[in-house]
Amino acid sequence: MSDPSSDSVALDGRALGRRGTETRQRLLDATATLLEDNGLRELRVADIARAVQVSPATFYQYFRDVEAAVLALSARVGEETASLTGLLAEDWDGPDGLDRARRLVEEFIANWDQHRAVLRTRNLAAQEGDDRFRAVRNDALRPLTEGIAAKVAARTETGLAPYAAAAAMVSMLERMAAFHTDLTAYGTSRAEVVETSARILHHTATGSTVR
Amino acid sequence: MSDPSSDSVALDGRALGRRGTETRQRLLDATATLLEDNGLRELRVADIARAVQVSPATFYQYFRDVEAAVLALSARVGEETASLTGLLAEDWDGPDGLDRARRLVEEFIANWDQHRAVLRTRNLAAQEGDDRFRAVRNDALRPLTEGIAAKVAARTETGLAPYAAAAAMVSMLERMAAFHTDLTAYGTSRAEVVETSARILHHTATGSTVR
DNA sequence: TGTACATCAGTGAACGCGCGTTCACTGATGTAC
DNA sequence: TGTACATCAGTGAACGCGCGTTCACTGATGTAC
Repeated sequence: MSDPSSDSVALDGRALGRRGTETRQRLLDATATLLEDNGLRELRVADIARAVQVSPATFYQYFRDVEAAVLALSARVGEETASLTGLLAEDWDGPDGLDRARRLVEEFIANWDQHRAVLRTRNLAAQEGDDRFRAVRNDALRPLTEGIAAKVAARTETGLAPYAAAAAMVSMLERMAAFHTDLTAYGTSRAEVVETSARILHHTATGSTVR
Repeated sequence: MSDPSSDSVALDGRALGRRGTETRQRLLDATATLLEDNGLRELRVADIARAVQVSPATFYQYFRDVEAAVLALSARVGEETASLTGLLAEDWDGPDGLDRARRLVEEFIANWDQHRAVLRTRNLAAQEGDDRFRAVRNDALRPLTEGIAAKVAARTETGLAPYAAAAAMVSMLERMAAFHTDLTAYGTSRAEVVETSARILHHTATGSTVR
């Protein structure tokens, strides 16, 4: 019943007070910043502690190791992603459908832009087979995937497996979000990326084509 | 003019003979294997040398550091990926179009399955902004992207930017390839993943829908 | 075929460094009465 | 309002470890004649 990743208990069992919660938070923030600059490979407990001007020993009161801190960050960011789902509850078949798809794409990419380093690290760890990171990623993307899958399922005779199609769309979004800056180097504007992704997503979800 | 990543010259300028070429190869193979097992974070020069039963000093005759070895691996694998392009030279509008798209998807995923660790590491490094890895990734995916873009460009009045659409499709493929094992855990078979991706790709590239 | 020389190939051993981790401890905070 | 006690919070200092990296060196291979 006790959640080891809970925010309210230190690793040695103490309850966290105001001060402790703040310190934990500062450690997480520093972890995120260092992750942006250097990547997981160069992320050291010693560096994080230094950045917060705290003894390395303090770090170990809150996290077992660096990965645990990154995992906590991932969970926090994941909640934001999951909250994008609102736009999927609406109807996409009507005249505003494409517009709603566009807003979803827009927000999804913005979310990535804000948490680039954490999200890419989460995905790498998940790909490497770490089950905790896999779970956090799945939790974040599940609402999106299921929302899209529901729309695909409402189409008829498509030859598409709803869940696979939804996963394909989420895959596309994730990767476009991760690499869209690369595309601008090849003469493709960000607006085009959004518009094109939105159209592919909208068509796959509804079957309709907007000229 | 001298290519620092050339396969035929050691870092100290010596030309590589038969024996040296073999040793270099064994170091690369060991790097790939260790990458599978542990990921880049735990990949040490010392481990690689140990695996090949060679002094750490030997490693430094061929590679400046671990990343250089992974980069060389990435370049090797990238050539394989680029060679998938044959299927794009053919016509996709005819009755065999969907089948050709399917084969492309199939081979792309198979390629990933074979070189999972290297490809994911390459992509991470590229995302982290390492230009050498970015170049290697772009070189590998460019033929694919351009082939698809050409097909999209042949469509009319789609609202799709050809290059962006092609990038979206390649994005989808890469991510599906990276995570398809996750999907089977949710009741989606590999065949469905291939079929669905192929259909989305085929439709985006040609505009036609196959029932 | 043999020998000498050039250069390719690989290593032993050492150095320093900085990190991970722990422990017994001190200081800060909060609250019961 | 004040005091005593519980527990929250943070640290200094130390340890060992294993890695990265280098250098001067020995041994292996190949080839010119």
